[in-house]
Amino acid sequence: MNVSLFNTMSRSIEPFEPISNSFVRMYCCGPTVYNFAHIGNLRTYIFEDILRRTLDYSGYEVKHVMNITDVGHLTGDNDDGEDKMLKTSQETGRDVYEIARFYTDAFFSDTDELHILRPSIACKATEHIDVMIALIQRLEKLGHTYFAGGNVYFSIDTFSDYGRLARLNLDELQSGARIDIDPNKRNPKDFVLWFTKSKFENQAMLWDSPWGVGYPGWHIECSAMSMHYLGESFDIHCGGIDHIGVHHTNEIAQSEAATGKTWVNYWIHGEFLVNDTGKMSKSKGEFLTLQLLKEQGFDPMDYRYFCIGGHYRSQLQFSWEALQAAANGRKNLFEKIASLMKQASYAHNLSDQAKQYIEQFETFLGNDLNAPRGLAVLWSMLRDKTLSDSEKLACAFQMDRILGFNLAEIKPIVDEVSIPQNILELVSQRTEAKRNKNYKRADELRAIVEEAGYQIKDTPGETIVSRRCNQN
RNA sequence: GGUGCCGUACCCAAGUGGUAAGGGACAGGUCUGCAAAACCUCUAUGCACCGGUUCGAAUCCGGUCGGCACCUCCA
Repeated sequence: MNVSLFNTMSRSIEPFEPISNSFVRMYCCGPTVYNFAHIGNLRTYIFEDILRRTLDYSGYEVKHVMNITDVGHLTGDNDDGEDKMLKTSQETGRDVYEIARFYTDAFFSDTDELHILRPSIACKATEHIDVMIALIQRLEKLGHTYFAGGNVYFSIDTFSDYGRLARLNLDELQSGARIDIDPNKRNPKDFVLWFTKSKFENQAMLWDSPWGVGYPGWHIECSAMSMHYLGESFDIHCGGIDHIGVHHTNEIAQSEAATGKTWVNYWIHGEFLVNDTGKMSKSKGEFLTLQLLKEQGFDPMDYRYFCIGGHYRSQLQFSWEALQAAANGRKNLFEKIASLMKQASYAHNLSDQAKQYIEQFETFLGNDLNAPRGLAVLWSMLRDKTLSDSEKLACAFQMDRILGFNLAEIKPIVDEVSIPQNILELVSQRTEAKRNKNYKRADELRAIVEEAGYQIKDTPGETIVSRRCNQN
């Protein structure tokens, strides 16, 4: 299977060719663990998971590295920003490391529930301060830095290619249009590599460095850790679309200034989840979490299905109505698979027709991860009358290696054991009434059962009771 | 102020020159004592609007209106 990906650097879809033949080195920007991930954040990790699985499926061995940003970052280069880790710490009275651990665990709990494969390496910023310092020293030796006002800055004017990823026009860019410019900077786009000044007393996260006690700047961790684990040049770097202009632009500058080599070959960015008020943002205060979706009766797979229904480079419009539509679709899919599992065995040899569906699926996914089309192929395949049930199952399981619903784990039989005894009693009374053709009584009993939240289905053989709700 | 993206049915959404994928919802049908489920069928002569290029445009070009994002930590 061939894979092509939209590379932000070239703004075009390029055939994917890793540096090493069958080995892919991929770095994904991870979470800042001062709060829960919201569903917009999670959308990006789902897209990255589809990418990861597509590469796995295509036969590549993928080394997937993700950072955990457990260092607090200021909201600006000036000293008037706020450190979010510290802020959360002060608000809750908990130790910053404890907070980081808590939200890291929460993050992986969410991603596990969404069937997002864990990275090969998840590296914490606080455990790689020495690697960051070494990189800053390297930049310093090469003359890319200056020291001013207590901070070490990267000088973008020493790096000729600055802004290529974002296609920044430095002459026309109005830095400081929305924020005051740090007076220590020689160029408004310069950024801090190492802070030694902080207005915060009780700054909990401080490390010794050649420039004094302090903490690293925002961008250095990704450069330092990615090169530490993946080498000075690697294949893929992904993240949210918001990172193009600043974070990734600065990462490229400091990485390539240090090594003199192309750092990353493919830049892949995921678009935002938006709702009627615009993008979801932690700083806006209120935001939706996976936990909240679950409390509303949704299954994590409903959200995965919802995300897969849209292309990763398009904004996705969230609404409860849209999520409910996805939940219905996902439930129908799972029930379809469950019924196939009940009747069919797993086919090992696929017919030509079945193979065609697989090929279509692979073509779509290989073409810049067109997962919505992949999902459409899955549905067409399931509704194709010329395929046997066992072939359908085999096809679905194969596609699921990328879609990641874990279809093989669906339980073929609805949870009859969890139906309370009194409900089962009512159902058997109704069956008895039906046998006596007392339909009035039977309908009354059904109404009672439905009132209690259960659903009755009469099949030719037996009467099936199941929970009546929008979750599986 | 600068830059980029988008506007497709009731909802979500795919589709970048060859005659509108898919899912959900709705409606009809088969089945059923009736339901439910399942299965089948149906839903945009039209893709924000106006003009242009072309044999042919949702797709390319120009303009208008509307929405979103980035330029501040944020996926």
